[in-house]
Amino acid sequence: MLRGDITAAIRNAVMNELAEVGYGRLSIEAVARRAGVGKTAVYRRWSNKLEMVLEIVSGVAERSVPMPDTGSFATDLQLTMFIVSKALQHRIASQIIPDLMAEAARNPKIAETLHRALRTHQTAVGETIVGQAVARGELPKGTDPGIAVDLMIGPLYWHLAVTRTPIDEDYLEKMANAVTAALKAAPAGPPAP
Amino acid sequence: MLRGDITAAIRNAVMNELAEVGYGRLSIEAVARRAGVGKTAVYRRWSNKLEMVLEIVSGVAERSVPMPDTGSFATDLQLTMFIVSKALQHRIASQIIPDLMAEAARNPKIAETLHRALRTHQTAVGETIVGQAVARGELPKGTDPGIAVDLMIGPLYWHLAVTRTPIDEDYLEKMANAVTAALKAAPAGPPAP
DNA sequence: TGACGTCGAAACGCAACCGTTGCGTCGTCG
DNA sequence: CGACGACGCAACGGTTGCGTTTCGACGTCA
Repeated sequence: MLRGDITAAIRNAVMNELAEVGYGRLSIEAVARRAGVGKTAVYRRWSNKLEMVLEIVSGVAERSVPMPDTGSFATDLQLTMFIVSKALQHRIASQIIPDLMAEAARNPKIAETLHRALRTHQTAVGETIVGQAVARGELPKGTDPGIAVDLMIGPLYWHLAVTRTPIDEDYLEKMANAVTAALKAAPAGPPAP
Repeated sequence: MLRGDITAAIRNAVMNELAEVGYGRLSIEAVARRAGVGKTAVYRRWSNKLEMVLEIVSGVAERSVPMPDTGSFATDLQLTMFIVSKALQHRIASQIIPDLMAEAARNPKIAETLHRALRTHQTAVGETIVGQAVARGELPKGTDPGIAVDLMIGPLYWHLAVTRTPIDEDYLEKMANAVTAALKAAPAGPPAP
């Protein structure tokens, strides 16, 4: 039962509608309209706007992120930042992600789903890379993985999702170098002048 | 004409409503209800939801940010990060800012207003601090102000507005040290092993 | 061939909000 | 005192979306 092509059309419509109008203004009527489908077909699959969005979005988010292990922290880092920057510049993702982030601030279910996706698929990558680098002796032993992740992802997210200006290879390289330098100096006190 | 206390009540209601339900679901009826005011009073002041929100929000954002000049980049930086972190942990601001950021991605007027506020009141601070530090010789001459701002604000924004876990003094100090180290090493190529 | 279940379309009653209007009250200015 | 204007309140007609229901068409399996 439940034709697969129709389910796919709805999933697709939800993602696009989400990107265009955001979660707050997303309506099931509009989704059905966009998918070329009756409302009946939607309600037969999900009972809620919330349930529908969560299921579809986390389905997409589950598509795994490659875990780099090139043998060098610098290249691991640059590769990771490259992947994240690609994701954050994706036409649909770049609209949906900040929107759901904001929505998560007031809807616990969204927060939970989003943070799980984030943790398993982004933060974990960062923590692994840092762990490998520490094991290799490239980073000091006490390196704080939390700060490391913030340093790796924060500037990218800020630049791409907030100020929304595109970045080039040069930017990525400079930033990766800066982050590497930051982490190598991390556990020390105030840097010597 | 136009009683000031009522205008203030509406402004206040808009900020709170914005924090609770977000721009997308904000309704003028709810604002008036919350302010204890007739819809008439609202429409007499602004003609649009958009116009109203923009005027009120940019009014709030205009409250200027202090420009630190302590004579040392490290303290300037830490002070700035402290201020930004306070702002991003404010109950209302922490809800409204990400919401409007997301909304800006699809509404050019919001984007314009928000980016102007951002540029004049945050980015400018960062660029000034970096400029001073370069003039003092604390940072290398070619230091890229754009990257510097991303490094200073990005991790804070990511941590506070996205992952939404609180931070302490220790975190701030570690992060400030890391950022300083990053910027001192910035214009160089791949760091020596 | 017939039974079953999904499909699109359309309509249902209900609720919320839009932006506007008319009404009667109240405070202020002249 | 009288005119004026902002105020609240309530109602307007119109739109949009909710979640449900009914209908006939179609496809699939037995």
